[in-house]
Amino acid sequence: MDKKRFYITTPIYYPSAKLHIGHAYCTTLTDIFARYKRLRGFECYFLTGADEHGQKIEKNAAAAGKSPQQFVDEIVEGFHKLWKLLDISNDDFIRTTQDRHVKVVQDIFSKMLAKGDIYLGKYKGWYCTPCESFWTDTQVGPDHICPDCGRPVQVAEEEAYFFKTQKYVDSLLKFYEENPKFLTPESRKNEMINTFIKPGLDDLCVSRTSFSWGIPIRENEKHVIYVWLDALTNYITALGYDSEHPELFNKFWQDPECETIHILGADITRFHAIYWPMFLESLGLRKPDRELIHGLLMMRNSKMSKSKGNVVDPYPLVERFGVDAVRYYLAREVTFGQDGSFTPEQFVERSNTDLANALGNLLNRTVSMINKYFGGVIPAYQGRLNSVDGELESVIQTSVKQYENLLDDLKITEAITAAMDIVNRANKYIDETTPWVLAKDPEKEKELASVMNHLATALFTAGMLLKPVLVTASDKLFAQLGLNPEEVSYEKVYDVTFLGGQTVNKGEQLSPRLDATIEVPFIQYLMAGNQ
RNA sequence: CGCGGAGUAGAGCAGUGGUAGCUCAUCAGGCCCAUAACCUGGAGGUCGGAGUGUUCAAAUCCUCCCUCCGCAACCA
Repeated sequence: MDKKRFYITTPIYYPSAKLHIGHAYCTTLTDIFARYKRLRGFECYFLTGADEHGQKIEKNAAAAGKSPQQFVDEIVEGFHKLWKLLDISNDDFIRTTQDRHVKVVQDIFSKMLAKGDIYLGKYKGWYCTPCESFWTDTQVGPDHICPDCGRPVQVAEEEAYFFKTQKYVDSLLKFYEENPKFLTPESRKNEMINTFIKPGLDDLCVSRTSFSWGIPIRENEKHVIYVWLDALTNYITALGYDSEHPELFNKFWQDPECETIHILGADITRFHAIYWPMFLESLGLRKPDRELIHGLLMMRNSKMSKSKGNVVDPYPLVERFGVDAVRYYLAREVTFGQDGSFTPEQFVERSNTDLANALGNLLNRTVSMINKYFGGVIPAYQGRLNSVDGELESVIQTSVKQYENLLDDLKITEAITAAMDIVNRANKYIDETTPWVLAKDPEKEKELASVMNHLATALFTAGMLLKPVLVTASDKLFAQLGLNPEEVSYEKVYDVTFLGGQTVNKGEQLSPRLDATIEVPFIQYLMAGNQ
């Protein structure tokens, strides 16, 4: 929290097919961090995008009878739609086919080549002649069969450029040591060292000649730049590195006052944790401050696959249940850093328990009582009339503090729990104070007023803490409390006395209860591949 | 010995040294402001197994074993 600016990214996703809920998970988490930082007054830049080159795109496009560009244009259109639907607040969207990226990547390649960090060598692999594809040892399996067509493969070689990893291994290890927070969870660092670095890191293949849908190498037009040198560099090309307009790059990458964070899934850890710092060092650039590695979402305890009927398309899910329910589920249900699973039952349960029963119902009953007992006007703060008032206030204050500490440390699941503690305590507070009893005794009016004021404050605070997650419900909550969502400031969470005087507006239910007997089968139907 | 993760109440999960927790389900009670919601309490776990391992103290650290899962150079 000591830096002023904040740069946060998702990986750029591969548009060979539609996005699934795993992509939505990653992007939603990133969006929540970005929104939180903005709420806290940081100048924040949030980047996502698409990694559009490669053989798979080339082949899928051909199979669809389209040009690769046409093919990715259509799929990327779907990315934009999904992010809009999920209310993702990215500041930019980079596509690796854009000029601003292509040119700079070519420059980067030239620089590394000139510096001697890239050299021309031979790539050896298993080659399937009919498919015109190279495969790795593990892809072909013990029987040496093409994973695509099932025919036998042959050992083959092609000319390729390689990045000299050995040159940077020592300084990478030193970097890990000097920056213990670079990789989260920390276990990932050990994994990188033990699995990849210790056994001896091979040089990284950074070009291919076996397909052409990629960024051509200026020095040798037969070659296109291969995956990671093309993909990882998006994080800086999007900011205008090496361009005529490097302002954003200077501000959000090179400036030590800016904290730079990559969010990524466990499956691409090594590229981000090993090669990316090496590339940056080769270019003489700063390395990112942190990389947050989240777990992968499994579907019913096995990896997503359509044949198993367990893929979830987030789009219809959001359309039916709303952006808040989906965002909340993703951020709350899966412990950050662990693999998680999506099940329809859990989704419905989480939405009902937390959003409908706890938060939505608390708002509903509070607003109803303020209407009934005080003509719709929230009574002014009355002080702490008794120990129960004091207890609620102290839960609010400690929850705010916990929430901030947790989110500053990017612990999202626990931070949400801290916010919900306020809601749960407030529900209990109603039972303890029994406002409907107080209302019958005119002498208890002040106590009743205090109860209503405290409840409104609890709701406001919880709503503010949850605002990065519940992007629409939080504003609805503020509006029901008679506040203008445009005008409420985060700083008010520290003040338990400021509410009072405004007129509540009882609106629609914040979050309706879902009927599991209807919604669970509905989600299952979606997961079976139906729309 | 490829690497890693997981095994905690009927189900799903938190919990990295200090009296076993949460959600759902279940049982009993309360309340009636509210979205059949809310509040209280009960029952239900020898925390995968083993160890005459470490420690004043272990779900948590150590050793071995069993089971499941993921990754293994373009699935976040």
